[in-house]
Amino acid sequence: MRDETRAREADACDRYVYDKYAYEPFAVTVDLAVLTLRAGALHVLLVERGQQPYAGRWALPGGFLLPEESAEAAARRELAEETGLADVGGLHLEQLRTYSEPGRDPRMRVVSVAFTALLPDPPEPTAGSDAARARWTPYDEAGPLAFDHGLILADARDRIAAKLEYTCLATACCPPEFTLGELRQVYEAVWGTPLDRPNFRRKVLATPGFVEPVPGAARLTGGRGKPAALYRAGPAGAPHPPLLRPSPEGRLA
Amino acid sequence: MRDETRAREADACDRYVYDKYAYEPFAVTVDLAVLTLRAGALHVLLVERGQQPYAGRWALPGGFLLPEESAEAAARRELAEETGLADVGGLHLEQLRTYSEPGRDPRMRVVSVAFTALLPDPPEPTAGSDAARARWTPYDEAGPLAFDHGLILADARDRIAAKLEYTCLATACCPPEFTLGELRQVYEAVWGTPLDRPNFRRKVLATPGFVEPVPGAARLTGGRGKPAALYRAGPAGAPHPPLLRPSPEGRLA
DNA sequence: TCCTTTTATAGTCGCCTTGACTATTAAGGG
DNA sequence: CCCTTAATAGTCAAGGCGACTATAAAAGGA
Repeated sequence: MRDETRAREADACDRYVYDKYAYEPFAVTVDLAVLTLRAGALHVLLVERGQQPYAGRWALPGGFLLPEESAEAAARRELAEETGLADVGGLHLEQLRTYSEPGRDPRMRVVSVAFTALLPDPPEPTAGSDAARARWTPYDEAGPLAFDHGLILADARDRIAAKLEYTCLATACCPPEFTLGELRQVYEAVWGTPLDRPNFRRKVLATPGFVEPVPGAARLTGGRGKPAALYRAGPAGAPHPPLLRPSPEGRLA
Repeated sequence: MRDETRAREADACDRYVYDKYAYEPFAVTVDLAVLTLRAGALHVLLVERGQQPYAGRWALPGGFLLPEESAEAAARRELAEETGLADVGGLHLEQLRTYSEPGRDPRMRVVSVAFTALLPDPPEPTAGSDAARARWTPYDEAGPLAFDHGLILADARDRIAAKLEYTCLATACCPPEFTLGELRQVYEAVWGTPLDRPNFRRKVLATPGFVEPVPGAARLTGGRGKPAALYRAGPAGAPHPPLLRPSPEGRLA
C-alpha cells in the first residue's frame, strides 16, 4: 500500500508530500447535534438542505473548517451562525467522534468531526446562509436525516445519556435559576424514563456542589402545585457515586 | 468569513467546490495510543521518528488515511504494520477524539483522528517502514513526545481509566485465560492505585457475565503463592453498578 | 525440614446508598 | 370549597461496599 501511494507521488498535483510519502487531501467538516429541552421533550436543531444530494431533507447543522481554525472553533462558529447565539463562549460543547466512512457523502470524500451540545431555553434559529430553513424538532419526530446524520444524532443522545450519569452536565440544559423539577425533566427526557421525585431530590441535594440554593428563599410559582425552590448550578463536575439510570437491562457496551 | 472563502474559489487550483463554497483540503492521519500491561506496569507502544521535525523523538504510531479507507480501517492497518499482529480483527479499538489545532504539525495543517487500544501479551514490535525503531515503553518513562502526542497519550489513559469503571474492558488486556490477580493488576496499573484483593474478587464474581470459570478446575501455579483459578472473559459488557475507583477526590469533569 | 513470604480465597461487620413507599404542604382550577 | 397537581419531608429494608480477619496452598531460604 505504501508503494502504491509512493507511485502516485510523481503525477500528484493535488497531493502533498510528507515524510517521503504522498497522501490524499480530504475535505473536513464539523457536524453539530445540538439538543435542548422544550416543554419537557428532547429537541434537536435541524436545518433543511437546499442543494443536492438530499435536497429538501433535514440534516444536522455543520460546515467546513476554515484554513486556520480548529474543529472546536469551527463548531462554535457554525453553532453561532445557525442559532444566532452570541454567548457561545461558556457553553458545553463536546466532541462526539469523527465519521470517516468512504461513501458517507455520495459526491466526494468528506471526513466529519461531530460535536454535541446541550442548550438551555433555545431561541428560534435563524436560517443561515447554508440552509433553506432551520428549526427545533422533537427528537422522536426527526425523520430520516441526510447523510449519516441519523447515526450521529443517535450517538449524541447515547453520549448525553451516559454523561448525565456521571457528570453534572444536566444543569447546562437549564436556565441560570431552575427548580429541581426542571432538572429532573432533563434526565427523564434524555433517558426516556420517569424518575422518583423524592429520590431524585435526595440524590441531587446530597451531592456537594451539584446545585446551590438561590439566596433569599426565592420560589417559582409558575404552574400548578406547590411552588418550588430555585437553585443554581454548583461548582461540582461529577456526583459520587454516579446518578445511575434505572433498569440496567440492555446497557452493554 | 464565507465571502473570504468564496473569493478564493476563482484561483483555487487545490481546493474543492461543494455546495457553492470552496474549502481547504486537509491532511488526515490516525494516531494510535496502544497500551498494554507488562510485568504489572502500564506500557505504551512508541516509534522513533526518522525525519524532521522531531527527528529522534519518540512518537505514537500512526499514518495517513488511504483514499478509500475509513479512519478505523487505517488505525487497524497501522497497528498491524507496527506490531506485526495478525489477528487485529477481534481487538478493542476505540476512537479517542480528533486533534485539529492549527500548528500541531509545524509544517502543515494535519487533522488527526486518535485511537486507543488495549492489548494482551504484546509481541515485540517490528520497526515498520515509517519508523526508525519501535518499542514498548513504560507509561511513566515516556518522555516528551513529538507533536501533541503527549496530550493524546494522557487522554488515552484517562479514557481507558474511565472505561474500566463502567465496562468490562479490562479482560481485553488479559490472555484468553487469566487469573483474578492478573485482572486486578490491569485496574491497579491503569488507575495507579492498589485495590483490596477480596473486595475486587467479590465485585467481579458478583457481576453476571464478567468472567466465567474455566471448566476442569484448571489453576495457574506460576509464581509464588497459592495457585489461582483460571477464568475467561464473559459476555457481559458492563457491570451494574459500575466498579468505581477509590478516592473520589479530583475527578471533576 | 521448618519457617517465612506470598498470593488466593473465604467470610464478617457496619455504614451508606438507594429503591419503594407514605405523608404533608401549597399552590391552581373548576 | 373540593380536587388535582407538584414539591417536600420522612420511613424502612435490602444491597453494595470499604475495612478487616482468617485460612489455604504454593515457593524460597535457613
